[in-house]
Formats: sequence, structure tokens, C-alpha cells
Amino acid sequence: MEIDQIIDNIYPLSTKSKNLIKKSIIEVKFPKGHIIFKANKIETSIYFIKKGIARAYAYSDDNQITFWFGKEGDPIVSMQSYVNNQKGYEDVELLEDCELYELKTEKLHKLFLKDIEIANWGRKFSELELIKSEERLISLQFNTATERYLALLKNYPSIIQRVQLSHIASYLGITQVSLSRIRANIK
Amino acid sequence: MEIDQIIDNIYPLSTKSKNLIKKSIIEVKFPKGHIIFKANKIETSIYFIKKGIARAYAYSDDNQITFWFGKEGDPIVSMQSYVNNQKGYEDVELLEDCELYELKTEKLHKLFLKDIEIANWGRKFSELELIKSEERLISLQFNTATERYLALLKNYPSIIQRVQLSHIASYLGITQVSLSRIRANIK
DNA sequence: GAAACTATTTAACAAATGATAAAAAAATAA
DNA sequence: TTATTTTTTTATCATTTGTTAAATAGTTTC
Repeated sequence: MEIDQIIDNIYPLSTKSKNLIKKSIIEVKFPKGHIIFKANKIETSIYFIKKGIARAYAYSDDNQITFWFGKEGDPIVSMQSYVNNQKGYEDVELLEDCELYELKTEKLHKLFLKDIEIANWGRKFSELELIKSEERLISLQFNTATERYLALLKNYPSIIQRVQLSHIASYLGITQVSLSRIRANIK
Repeated sequence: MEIDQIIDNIYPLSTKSKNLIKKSIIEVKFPKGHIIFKANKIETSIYFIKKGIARAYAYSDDNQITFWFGKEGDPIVSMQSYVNNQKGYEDVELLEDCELYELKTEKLHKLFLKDIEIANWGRKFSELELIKSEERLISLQFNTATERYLALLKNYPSIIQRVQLSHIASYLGITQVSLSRIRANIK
């Protein structure tokens, strides 16, 4: 997905303000398997996915638990770094060869203080992420594992096709074995 | 908690900008049990809790499931209404006699477009809510019910003392009976 | 293509949680 | 206070999920 569309989908900007953001963005490419965010590190950039998919995970004991998937158009953000300039708790791994738009957090924060349109763009950005986070929270709290799997299947069919089941299982809050059982029961 | 401190805790503002917000705020009081947000309704205000506690819940079949608690200093917001001007899915019930600060969403949105400091205050507001939402998501996905109960006990002891256990159980994603068992095992 | 490696499914048993009902404890009202 | 209602705990059994191990299927490498 092109950067103009990604920016506009969040909050439409005047050409002038959009160009201020675009001037701070560079395109980067990484291969499948690249770890773009490391846990316990302050991340200095945010990204938008032009092409490819990614996942965020953290460790619980020795197990990786995936808690986020991103696809074309989605932002890759370590919220602790972005909001509080603190270390994050997550790794982010690219699950395919990826093309990304990179934006330095510091540059964006300077724009927030200078340009009211961009400040509102940043507000909308967090508001939309918040809506997504709440939806996921409700899904985890209200629905059974089977319901969550079916919802993922319906809403993000591309993820299921492109991501291995062990990651999906931990994303759903269950073990890989349990997901296999659920899949067997559905058929 | 006083409104000046609530506003400043989100993002410090100049006197001028803070007064713009404060001019739009009125104080209101409601008794225990009052339903301040109704599901399937577009809410036109947000609130900040001066005194008291509240919970948000939605229905799953016939069961009320509590998914948020608020105490002094916390905002009461129906995100779907606030962000997208759409109907929310939650009721919000006041669990004690409450004193609240009320702010009309429409007035705030006008200020966002006029005052860059307030736009950044609004940005920070959503960012902080997003951090809270992510923390809760991780807690639900990574921790067992027992761990979540112990964390709530540690981080929000006031909630446990002031809220009945059936609400806490659904907040933790388990039944009331299961929470009783967990409490019995801990002692 | 065969061998080696990785991912997924299946099986068996253990542990945790749900559902229902009844008992006990606590809070509220007369 | 006593009676009534609400909240919490306990008990029993069913269901779901976790754990471990083995079998099968699918991929990658040589």
C-alpha cells in the first residue's frame, strides 16, 4: 500500500502537512525473518507496511507468545517507545520479505508541536489503534477460543494463509495442540 | 481528584489552553447505580471521575461482562462514540455516589481543530489509554486467571475492596465460582 | 529423489474452568 | 433486633484446555 493512502486513511491532511510528514519518511526493505524491534530496547522509529506481514511477540517463560499481526497498510509501533520513550517488551519479526516506510519518532514529535493538522493526525492515529486494541480485548474476554479462531478466519483470512499455526495459536491465547483440536472439530 | 490535576496528568497545558478546556467542563453528581452510558447509543459527552468508581460492561447472552473499572482521576469514555461518532456496545454504571466532570465531545473536537496544544493533549489522552489497553490485553493473553487476580490485588487494591466479586470475576475473564476457588487456594 | 528438518495432527492423561445447585456469610430493610 | 435479600463459598460433575509424546504431513537441502 502506498504511503499517501496510508496517511490519508488515518486522517486526511492538506498537501502541505502531508508533505511535511512524507519528507521525514524513507523506504526500507528487509528479508523474511528480520527482527525489526528488539525487546528491552528503546525504538527510535515507527514503520508502515508497504508490502509484507509481521508479528509482535514477547516471551512468557521460554515460549514466544504472538500478540499482534500486521499486514499491508498497518503501522509497526512499539508503544512504550513511541509514547513514553521507554523500553518495549516485544520483538517484531517480519514474516515475509517486507517493504516498509520508516519514520523517525523524534521527527514526528517535532511535527506534532509545530503543525496542528499533524497533531490531529497523530491523535487520530492513536485513537484508531485504541479502537483496534479494545476490539481485541473484548474478543479475548468475551469469546471462546473457537469463536476467536472463527472470527480471525473471517476477518483476516490472509493472516491464516500466510502465518504458521503456532503463532496463530498463541495469538488466540491457546496452545498449538488445542488449536489443532479446534480445527479438527470445525470441519 | 481536581480537574486541573487530571488535565495536567495527561499533558501539561498553558493556562490559556487549559482554561479553554475548563470553560467547556461542568461538574455533575449522580447516585450509586446510575447508568451513565447506555449501549447502542451515541454518547455525546466524556467524563472524568472526581470522586467515586464506575464499571463498563456489555452483555454476552444474558450475562453482564465487566471489562473496565474506573476510579478517581480516570476518564469515562465510550470510544466508539468519541472516535467514530458511532453507537457504543457498553453500559457504564456508577458503583458509588459519584462526582464527575462532564465535557461535551463536540466542544472538545472543535478545540482540537483550533488549538494545537489541546490537539496534542487529545493525542496524549488517547496514547495513554492505548498503553492501558495494551497492558490489559497482554495480561489477559499471557497470564493465568490466578496471576491476573493477584495482579489486580496488587495494582488496584481499592477496586477489590469496593467492587463485588462477580464483577471482578467477569473482568478477569472467569466465572464467579471460579474466582471463589482461586481465592480459596491462595489463602 | 532421499534425507533431514519443520510444522501439524492425533492420542492419552492431568489440570483448570464451567455449570448447576445448595450452603454459608454478609448486607439491607422492616 | 429479626427477617429478607444479596453475595460469596463450597461441592459435584461435565467440558475445555494444557502437557507430553508419538505419528503424520509438508518443506527444504543436498
